[in-house]
Amino acid sequence: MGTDSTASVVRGEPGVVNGLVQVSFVVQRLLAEVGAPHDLSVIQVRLLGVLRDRQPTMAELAVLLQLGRPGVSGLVDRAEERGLVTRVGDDSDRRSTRVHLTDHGQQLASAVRDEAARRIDALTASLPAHDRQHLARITAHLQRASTRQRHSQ
Amino acid sequence: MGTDSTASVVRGEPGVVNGLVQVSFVVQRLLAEVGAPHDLSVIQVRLLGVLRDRQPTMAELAVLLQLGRPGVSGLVDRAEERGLVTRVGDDSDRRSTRVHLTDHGQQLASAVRDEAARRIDALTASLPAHDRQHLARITAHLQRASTRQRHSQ
DNA sequence: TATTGTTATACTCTATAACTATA
DNA sequence: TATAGTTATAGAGTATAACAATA
Repeated sequence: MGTDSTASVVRGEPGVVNGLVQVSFVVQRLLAEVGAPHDLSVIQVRLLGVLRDRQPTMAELAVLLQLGRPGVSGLVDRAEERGLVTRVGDDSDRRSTRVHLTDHGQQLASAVRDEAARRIDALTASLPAHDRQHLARITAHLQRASTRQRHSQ
Repeated sequence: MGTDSTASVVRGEPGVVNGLVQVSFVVQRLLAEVGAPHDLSVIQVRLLGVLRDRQPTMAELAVLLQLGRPGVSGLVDRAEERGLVTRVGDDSDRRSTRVHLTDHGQQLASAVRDEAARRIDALTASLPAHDRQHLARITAHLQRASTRQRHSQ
């Protein structure tokens, strides 16, 4: 098929492409399943994860979550209605609003993070320790490559 | 922090957990960026990918895409309105409808797939060939582990 | 003027329940 | 009765444009 002749010019290791795509769907589904019992979508799980060690402004959240600002407003609205986060005015710039986890939000964020870690560890449990270490190095490399591409385009 | 004491009991290699989660977001964003110029969401990209070598019924699509049947109806509706797919009645069971790519859909599916492959190859280009092969094997292993867990729970 | 955040609007995605047609 | 698919409904997520308040 015409596709393969094109692809063969471009591709290094075909298994890597399909592998990374399929694994990304596996991990996303896992995150959805971890969030679901708590009525959290993947993006809400991600919000809680980001807020565990930061109190960003709405604009910073938009960058961190790769979301438009209206999207962040709605996301934080719904989390605030559930008592997971609070909006705190920034004194140094009165246009800005910082988002904090509440105590309840902290607890939920930790529970979800621990459960996700358990599930992913279960996925990698049958890998030899050597492969897990290798995978940790490779994923770190891919993240750096992604950041580099984003900054250079 | 209390979280770490819990985690240390459970975890093998912490870098793997964060690495897989972050890389899944990188790949999903990449798929969104590849689809966007063609007005395709990630789930629509996935639909085209699934249909490249299959003509499944709506029910089979629901399983393949991990979506409810009403979700599949809407998804196929929108793809059909754009002329990417067609619904074909199944003669052997007249309740069933099979979904086919149109010629235009085939072309778009191939273009999107090639572009995604290029982008992912760019991400892995700076890995030694040895690491890419290793990654291909590990991702295949993770997919099998995921399928196994799904079937045994 | 530029930036922060919100509101308004519209569309896609996703889930549940109710319905029709076929088996 | 059970299954395949659709429609109805509702809510969440995401994008663009217009707006208010602050810088």
